[in-house]
Amino acid sequence: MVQHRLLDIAVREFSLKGLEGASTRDIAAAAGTVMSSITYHYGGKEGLYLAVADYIAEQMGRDMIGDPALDEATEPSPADARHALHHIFDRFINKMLSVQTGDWSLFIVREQTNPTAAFERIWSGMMGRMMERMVALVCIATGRRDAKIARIAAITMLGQVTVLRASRASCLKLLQTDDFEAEDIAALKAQIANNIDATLDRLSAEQEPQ
Amino acid sequence: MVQHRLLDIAVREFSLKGLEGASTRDIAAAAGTVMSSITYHYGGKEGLYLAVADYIAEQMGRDMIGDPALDEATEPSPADARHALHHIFDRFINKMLSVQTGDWSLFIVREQTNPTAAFERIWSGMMGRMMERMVALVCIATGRRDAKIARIAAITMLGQVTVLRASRASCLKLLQTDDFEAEDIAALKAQIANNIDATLDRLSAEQEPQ
DNA sequence: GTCTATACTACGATAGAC
DNA sequence: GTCTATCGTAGTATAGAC
Repeated sequence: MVQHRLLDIAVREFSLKGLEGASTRDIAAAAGTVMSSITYHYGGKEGLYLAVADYIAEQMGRDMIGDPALDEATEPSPADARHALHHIFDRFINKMLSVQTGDWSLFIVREQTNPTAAFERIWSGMMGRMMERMVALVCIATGRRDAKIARIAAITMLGQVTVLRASRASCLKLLQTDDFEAEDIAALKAQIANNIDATLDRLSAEQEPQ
Repeated sequence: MVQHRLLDIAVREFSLKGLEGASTRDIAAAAGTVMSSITYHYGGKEGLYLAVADYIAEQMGRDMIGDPALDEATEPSPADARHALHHIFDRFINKMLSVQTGDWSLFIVREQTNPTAAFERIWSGMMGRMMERMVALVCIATGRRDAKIARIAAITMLGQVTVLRASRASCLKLLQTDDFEAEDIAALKAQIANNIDATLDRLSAEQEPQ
């Protein structure tokens, strides 16, 4: 499939060089076709860029969706909600450490710091739903109704995971290694899980002001 | 100063579009000069890129260096080390939220996920020293000698701060606002400070295995 | 659907005027 | 130091052959 190959290459190119920096000729050549097929399939460079955004949103959701922990229909107990959060973050950490994620992480960060229409597509897909679900689970797990503090707590949880990608080189420097090793990953997961529990415990203990 | 104007523009352009995507003509024009002055002052596009890396390293260090908390000569008490960590992170959060940081955050993330020679320059500057100091302070604050767990803890602390930049749009979506507001910032700082304390407490309590 | 051919614009580097 | 002029290359878009 030409379109699939084009997308795979385009993800890497747009991620690394941005919309303006990437070359449609290079992308087409690397995909084994010619530039004009981009015009045909996507209407041009910008169309391909948006298609990449959708593609990334789908890729990101693929391993997250279908997870019962993310099923918004269920209303779990506080203990179940806590367990679901741990489950989500465990998957999330694996995702951040996977090599494929390296291809599109910069794409997302670019859209995070300088959003275009592509960010809305990504957020509207899996990302927004996943994050709102996280907030809901924090609320349930802590027995709090005020979502504001839950949202802030979710942000700090999120950061502990995304840093593994967004600050990958610094993390590796700190761990004095060239690639994340199994024992490092296990220690990181344990540390993050502990931090999540500590945050949930504190939010549960502090009585919600009325 | 032409060089200073060139650097200011180049930071934004290289950050957004990367080395290959940015246009020297555009940078020069925005700085009110012509492309050949980049050749004259920096030897070419690549020279300007590296100069930008140095410039960013300096900018990042400017508000961090000179901080007594970062003075590596001193050997503080555990309580002082904890206090110093809080001080560093408070400054760091302010930095991540400042508008100027938006100009070069993508530059750093790009180098984090796809390091070039520019990353070494940035790490060799303030960044590496700051992070190693953080690890040292965590060790002192927790009374632990094994730096590995301290390094992993430092990574999770770091993530809670950098997420405000690297996932800015998502954070704002979660907080349901268009820009970080004073009360959100206060709540974020409190949450992060609490998380840091909880991590330090846990590492202090768990006896170091011999 | 895929490719060739073509038109036009913009790129970085460099040489040389002032 | 700063600029103009120019070179060779590479960019996107489009029309049309097959």
